[in-house]
Amino acid sequence: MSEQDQVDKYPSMTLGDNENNKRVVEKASIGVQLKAIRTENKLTLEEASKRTGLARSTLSKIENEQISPTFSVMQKLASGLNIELPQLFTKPKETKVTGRRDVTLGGQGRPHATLTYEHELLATQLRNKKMMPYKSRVHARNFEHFGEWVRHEGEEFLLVLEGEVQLLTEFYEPATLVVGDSAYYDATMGHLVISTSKEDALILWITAE
Amino acid sequence: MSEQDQVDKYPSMTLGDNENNKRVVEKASIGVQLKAIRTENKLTLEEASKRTGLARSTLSKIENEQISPTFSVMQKLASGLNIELPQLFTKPKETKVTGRRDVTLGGQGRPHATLTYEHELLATQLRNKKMMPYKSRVHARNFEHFGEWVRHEGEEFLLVLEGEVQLLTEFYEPATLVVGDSAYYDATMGHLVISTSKEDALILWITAE
DNA sequence: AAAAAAAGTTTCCTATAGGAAACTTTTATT
DNA sequence: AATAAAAGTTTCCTATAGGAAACTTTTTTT
Repeated sequence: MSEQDQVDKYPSMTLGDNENNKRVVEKASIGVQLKAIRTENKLTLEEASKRTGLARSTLSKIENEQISPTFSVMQKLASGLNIELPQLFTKPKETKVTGRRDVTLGGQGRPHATLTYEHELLATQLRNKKMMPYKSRVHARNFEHFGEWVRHEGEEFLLVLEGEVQLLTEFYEPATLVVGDSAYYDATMGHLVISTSKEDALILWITAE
Repeated sequence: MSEQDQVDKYPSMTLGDNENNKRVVEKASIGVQLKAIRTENKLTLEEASKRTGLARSTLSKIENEQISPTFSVMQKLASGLNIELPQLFTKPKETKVTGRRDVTLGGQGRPHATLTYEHELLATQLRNKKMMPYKSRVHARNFEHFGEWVRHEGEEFLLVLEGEVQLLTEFYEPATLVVGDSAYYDATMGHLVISTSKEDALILWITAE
């Protein structure tokens, strides 16, 4: 990897002291969490020890932050106490804000068909591109093609620029996508995008074979 | 995406109709996950070592399941590689089966933050994609990397989602791009995007090799 | 094709996690 | 309040994680 690559994708680290870095790494309180879980379940160290197969002393030390448990110990804790592993270091009330989502579909497939959206091809000056980008305006509530799967070779990525759409696919549940949402799928799997808002939707589409 | 990949990557998709489905869902393991994350981000052990503050050898041993990392090490991995901790042991692809269909919902991506850019990888659940899509927040008027060209294999497409940027390239005149504008170029040519508005800019980027 | 450089693995050693048991503190019982 | 029992902590030792450097493998350059 060249220096330039460093700059683009993985520049030298700016650990923590970067105020623009929104992702704050929480101070590690696996001990506090563990103790909370254990006491909430009214378990003594001895009982917890039996369930997890870990020594009483080990549990005590973990709870008092005297040691940092190994992953294998964390797994024993989770399975023994019947909790999900992340609960050991995640505050229970904490809700994750995911304004924008990223939906990925996987699939298998076959042949092909077409649609009557308004397509605007991008980067038309370049020939033999690896990727084919275009914008599509999807007319509101036009279900003309409902039931006709679109299929073609290659993989496809889409991002919703305006409006709200439903991504229907051959093998998966329909997914509702709003502005900022994206999807990536094997285009040989039957797929179809319809607008579910009152306004037209605008989609960026990119295909690669 | 080869047929083989299909079988490997979407075992739950085959739903019994694929006799070639030899893979049984493997259990989550930190080593495999870590290696996937590192290689997906095109980092060497040395680079990952610098970011996490962990020894190259330690990373190697973790990836090869020779040791079970302590929680404190896991935290260093997460913060150094800018991922959420559970990503280290959660298989990216989470499927839920509803009837005969199978939906894959995406997670939060793997953002990389620096003074200048914040990257959010998209469609991280799928490995061996032809395209690598990600969103980047380009911080306003931060010229930290001015003068250092970015270069890498493949072709690149970008679309401005928010703000206004300048696309600087090695062989062409600088181009000012506003919301909705896009560009397509050979990424081996030196290139660089800087924000020219007072607000941050948001860019959708897609790379294909 | 050989040499050099880079990436990855293994070795060897030190630091620390984890278990058994001794010790201390808390709670229950009289 | 004294005593006993239970719960929790600390000690001490062994097993294993983590780091520095040697070594091997892979990739790049000449």
